[in-house]
Amino acid sequence: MTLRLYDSATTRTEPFVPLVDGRVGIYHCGLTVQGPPHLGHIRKEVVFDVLRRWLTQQGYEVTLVANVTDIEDKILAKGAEEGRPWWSVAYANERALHAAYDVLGCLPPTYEPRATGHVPEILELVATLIDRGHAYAAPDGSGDVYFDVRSWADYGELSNQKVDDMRDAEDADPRGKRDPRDFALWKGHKEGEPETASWPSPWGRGRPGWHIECSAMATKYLGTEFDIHGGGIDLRFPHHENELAQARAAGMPFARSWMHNQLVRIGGEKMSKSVGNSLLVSEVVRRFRPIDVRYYLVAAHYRSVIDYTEESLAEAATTYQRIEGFVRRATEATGAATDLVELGGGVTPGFAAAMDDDLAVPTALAQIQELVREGNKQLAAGESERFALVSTLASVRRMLDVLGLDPYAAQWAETSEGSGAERKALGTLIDALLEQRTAARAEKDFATADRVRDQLKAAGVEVEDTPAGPRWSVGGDDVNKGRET
RNA sequence: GGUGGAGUGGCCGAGAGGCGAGGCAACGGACUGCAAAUCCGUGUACACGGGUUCAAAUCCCGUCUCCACCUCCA
Repeated sequence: MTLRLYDSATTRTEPFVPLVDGRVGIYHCGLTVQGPPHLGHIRKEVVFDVLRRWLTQQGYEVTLVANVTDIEDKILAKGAEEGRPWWSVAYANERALHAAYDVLGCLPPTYEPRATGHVPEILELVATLIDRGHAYAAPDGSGDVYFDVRSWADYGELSNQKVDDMRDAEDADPRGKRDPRDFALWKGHKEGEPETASWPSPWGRGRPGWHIECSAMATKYLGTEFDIHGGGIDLRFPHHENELAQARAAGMPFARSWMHNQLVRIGGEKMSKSVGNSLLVSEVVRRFRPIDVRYYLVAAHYRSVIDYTEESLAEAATTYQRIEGFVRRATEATGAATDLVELGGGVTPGFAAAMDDDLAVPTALAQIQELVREGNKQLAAGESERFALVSTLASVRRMLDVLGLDPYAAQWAETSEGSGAERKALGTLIDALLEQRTAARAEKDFATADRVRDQLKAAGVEVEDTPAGPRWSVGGDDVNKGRET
């Protein structure tokens, strides 16, 4: 069984063959830190987190590089608008991005280079492009340097477009350009822009263009040729097209395959800062448990649009809680280890086949669901099936872990359970109430028993009676779902 | 104008020539003091119109609708 991935450059699903056996280099566009991340941004992180986890699970050594573009027009504009330094805007949003990674259980990238930290590499690349005749300094004295689109015959290879078919950019400033499609590699410093947003260069003080930093940083950390380049589908053109053109025109083979995730839509439109319909990660996780949000983002195939509604997120949460409920009950019933390494277990062949088929997570989840049903039967069967149950549990958890959805994984503990001391105090109180209820039930005083259960429910504590006695849980669902915005 | 993608049951969401993925909701049943959780059962869906085929959601032709991108969006 070998992994096959859809390559958006060839628009075909192709077998994945790493450049170096056993290793994978992945670069994906992190964020242009002009604002805090919304659900759409973080979907991309989750998608590549799942890819990375699956490759790791399959024994690859993965190097994941995600950039932070921390210098760019909108960041400067925002700094000016808010009357604070542009770099504080960029940094605040970078921290918000990291918080979003953490809260949704994304493993940190292997490295996260910033554009402003790579000006020398960028300048070197610009110089190479000029030397090779694919870039030119604008003759208007602006200090801008442009990529010469007409000089690179393969321009358009990634997005399958011909330069002559492209609509002329109406918003582009044509000053000094040989062709309206030429794009800036280096932007001369302009009057009124902060001095801190400029660096010396052979063409005068200035700052990097938007696409060049990715070409420079990807090849610096992953080599001139690497396995996978990813990002949101909206970056395919022009950003990735331009990255590719710059790198190849400079003599580097660059990415061997391209993966683009689909976008999150809301009300039929792309979620976007510019459209003004963004739902920030920080807002969503106040109303839904982070692990439920992650499930929602993971559950759709990465190349399918997610049309966000509160209802569909709530439904995803219910679905996940069914799986989670099995994991918790099975663990309690068997006394199995919560530590995944200790527990052992492996993914099922069906799950592996689904993941290998261009990360067919929906199919993979169906495998988990079927195993959960099997496990629930084993749970109901009692002692005779304990051995099988542990095996089922281990397998389910291993598969959930590939998706970053193992409920016992360390990162979820704090967000869903509160502090240890609080939890202990709560547990003691609940247990005391449940003892009263159990006593009442023994005397067939069901009115009292039900009153206790109703009180607990009103406090957000769900009580279930099992053959082994009452079981309670603080449903993140009930605590968080449906709370007013 | 160019490029890429989508339309599936009440809802979410896979699949890509032939046995109805999976989940949510609903209904019936089992279990329960009642619940909850769980299990069992219940569905003849693939935008529209043609065509190919023994067989089409899946292939072909046409049509409609929607989305993304076309130079600083994940």
